[in-house]
Amino acid sequence: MDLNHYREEDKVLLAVDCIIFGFDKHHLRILLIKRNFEPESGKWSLIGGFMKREEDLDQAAVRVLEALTGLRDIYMEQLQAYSKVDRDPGERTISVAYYALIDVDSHQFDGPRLETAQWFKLSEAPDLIFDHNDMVEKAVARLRRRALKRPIGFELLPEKFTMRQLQTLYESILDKKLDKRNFVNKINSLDVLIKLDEKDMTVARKGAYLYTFDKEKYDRKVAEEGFNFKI
Amino acid sequence: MDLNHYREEDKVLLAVDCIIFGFDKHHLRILLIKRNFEPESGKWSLIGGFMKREEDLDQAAVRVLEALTGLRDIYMEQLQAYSKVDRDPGERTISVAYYALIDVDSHQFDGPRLETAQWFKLSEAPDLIFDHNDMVEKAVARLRRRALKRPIGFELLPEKFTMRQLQTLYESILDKKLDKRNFVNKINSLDVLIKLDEKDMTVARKGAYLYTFDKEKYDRKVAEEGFNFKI
DNA sequence: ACACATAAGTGTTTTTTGTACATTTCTAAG
DNA sequence: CTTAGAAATGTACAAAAAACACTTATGTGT
Repeated sequence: MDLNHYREEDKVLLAVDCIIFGFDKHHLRILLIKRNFEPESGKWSLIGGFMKREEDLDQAAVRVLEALTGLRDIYMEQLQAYSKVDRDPGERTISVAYYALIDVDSHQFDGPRLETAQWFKLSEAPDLIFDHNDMVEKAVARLRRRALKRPIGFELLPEKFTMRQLQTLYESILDKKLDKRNFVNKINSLDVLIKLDEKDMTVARKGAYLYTFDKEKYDRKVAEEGFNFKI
Repeated sequence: MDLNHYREEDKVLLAVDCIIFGFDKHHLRILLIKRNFEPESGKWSLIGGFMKREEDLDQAAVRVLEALTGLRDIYMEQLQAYSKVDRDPGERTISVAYYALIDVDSHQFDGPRLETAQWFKLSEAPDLIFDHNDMVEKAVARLRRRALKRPIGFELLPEKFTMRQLQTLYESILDKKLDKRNFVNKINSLDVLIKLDEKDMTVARKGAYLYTFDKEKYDRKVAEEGFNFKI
């Protein structure tokens, strides 16, 4: 913030682009949309839109996501701004990337452009327009760092889940195999899961116990500033 | 990026604000400037200015910093965008925060507004305008996280420095005392410093060995993805 | 009804990393 | 030549991470 007068001629368009990560019990996925307008019509892109004068960027991200997919009450977090002069061939546009984590199966699309939005496995995602590939790469790095600091899963898993699913989630995020016993020991030592009496009988003859997050305990621990989740 | 037409009415002013951290061999400091224009004239603020149409945000940050302080060739990194609707009472402005690390003693100010820029101890910094306090808080958190991941010091220390100075730097960043022997052991185990034959005789009768970073080794190690600098 | 296939569930040992801690060395100054 | 003051240095203990393999439960198929 400086310069003695606020000049009209240097105003620019501000957009938000959302990297929506999803987990479907097997794979980490990303939500993309096929553009049906120029420029770059027909190509895949992140979900995005322009910020309006009367809202801030966080609000714009929430609004845009709901408008295009029907997804609501999704927690989103800002990544960073992308501002290369020629990033959008249509007009000078600065875009601020947001990312979010959701459980694929418990969120239904019903946005107006539903037919064009699609979940891709992260490893099989198509090439994206503009600098969206960079945004995704950055978001993946952030997700990875974050997964090592806190037990994610609140957002990416359904209410009830098996230990195996949580491990698979971590394996997809970190893109490496983890040892089952060490993983379970680590998770249990964190003491933020509740083991239910219920079993998921679809995954094995024996069945697998279901767990939920103990949100209260979790919040208390985060507040007490003690979480290190190195796996 | 969406919507079928790029609308004129939703353009906004884009600013950059720079959190410049400095180290003067004793304290971690932050560079602030006294505003001499409205709004909020006379109050302290971060160094900032507007992005121009023909540059990107990174370039704007570099330009603004040099224009106001004469500081050049400073590596800066984007933090995030601040976009509250009423954050700047003058006009709707979105600001993107940048932060940088420099060695206070080896950088001279000679910008046109030199007289108004001033280094503050981080702990004694005055209240800042707008949302600049938030920006600083966020930048400190980032600096702290970063210090735990990589040996900073390249940027915050002079070419040659003593082990004690490096430790003091870490102590100011992390805001806690560290054990001298453990610190030295840790640093040495990283194997990225070169111990010179030279001593700094000003710090003790005995003198203290000077070190430099072995940038090549450092870069190689970072590339090989192996650094964890928990202290 | 019994054997089989399949994934779940579970502990211990070894290795690595972090932490706590005290004495000796060097040299300029008096 | 004594002294003051910061630099330099290593070891033992504790905690955390990593490596590692067998048993259990139950639905399915014969």
